[in-house]
Amino acid sequence: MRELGSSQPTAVELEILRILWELGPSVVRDIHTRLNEAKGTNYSTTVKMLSVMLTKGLVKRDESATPHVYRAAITRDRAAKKFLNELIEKVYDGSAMSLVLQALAGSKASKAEIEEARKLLDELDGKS
Amino acid sequence: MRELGSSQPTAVELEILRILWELGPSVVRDIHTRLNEAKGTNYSTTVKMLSVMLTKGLVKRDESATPHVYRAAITRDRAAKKFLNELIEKVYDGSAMSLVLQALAGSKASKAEIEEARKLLDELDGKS
DNA sequence: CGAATGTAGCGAAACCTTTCGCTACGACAA
DNA sequence: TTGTCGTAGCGAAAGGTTTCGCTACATTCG
Repeated sequence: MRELGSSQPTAVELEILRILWELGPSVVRDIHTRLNEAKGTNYSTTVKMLSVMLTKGLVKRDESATPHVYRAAITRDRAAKKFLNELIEKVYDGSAMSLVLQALAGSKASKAEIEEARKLLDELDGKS
Repeated sequence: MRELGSSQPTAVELEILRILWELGPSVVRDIHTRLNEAKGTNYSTTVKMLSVMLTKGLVKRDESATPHVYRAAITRDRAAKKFLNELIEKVYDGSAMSLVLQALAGSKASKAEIEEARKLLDELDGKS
């Protein structure tokens, strides 16, 4: 028995979560439209995936409405945070600050983000 | 057909990569000893996983030696970088500097790492 | 009211990952 | 040489994910 809410989203599951994060609470039809654009899969598949994800606790749904409305059970930020921590944990057993920053080095970052980052480093510095 | 070298390591595969990163080039017996400690699986399983990973290009092996010597086909740093970029790409479609730093905020970071991070930010700042 | 259309659900096929049993082979000791 | 032991490999079972066909039910339209 897998611990509730602890299951890692698989590839398609993550794709669906992304759609939900983008669109907000949605009906299957809308989710499917997006998924289909990307993968060309069947409506049934989308319904099934959502039902699987519901079982796993990755999404929630409002059955009072017809058609049912689905929403992600976890926010984008929380998910990213969780994935990242797992990544660091699994690949490095912990601290990997420099590597992560290296990875970010190639990415676009706004002045504001960089400023925010500096503040965060100052805080970290104080604590260590 | 999956593009060569592009396959994501699965759970067990990542576990094996970690062992290889830690031990360096190793014979199956040593890899198995570690894997077995963590999971209690059979020697055959370890051999098979390595052979699968060889096919996928995740590990390389020296067959001239007996027993064969396996090594990771990608460095820990490169792997982490790749995973992280994929993570950002998949969850955010791009820049997520602040979120990533938030996630790091809880982690242990040495003075040296923080210093390194500052330098990197300075570079980024210059470019933007 | 039907007929047509959209939605929900189930079970099973197809596919991938992980596991192992069995077999074969090479090295080494008796 | 023959038996024992460690290594390599194969095929198939077991388990998980992803796909879909088929069926049933609800809603809307004529």
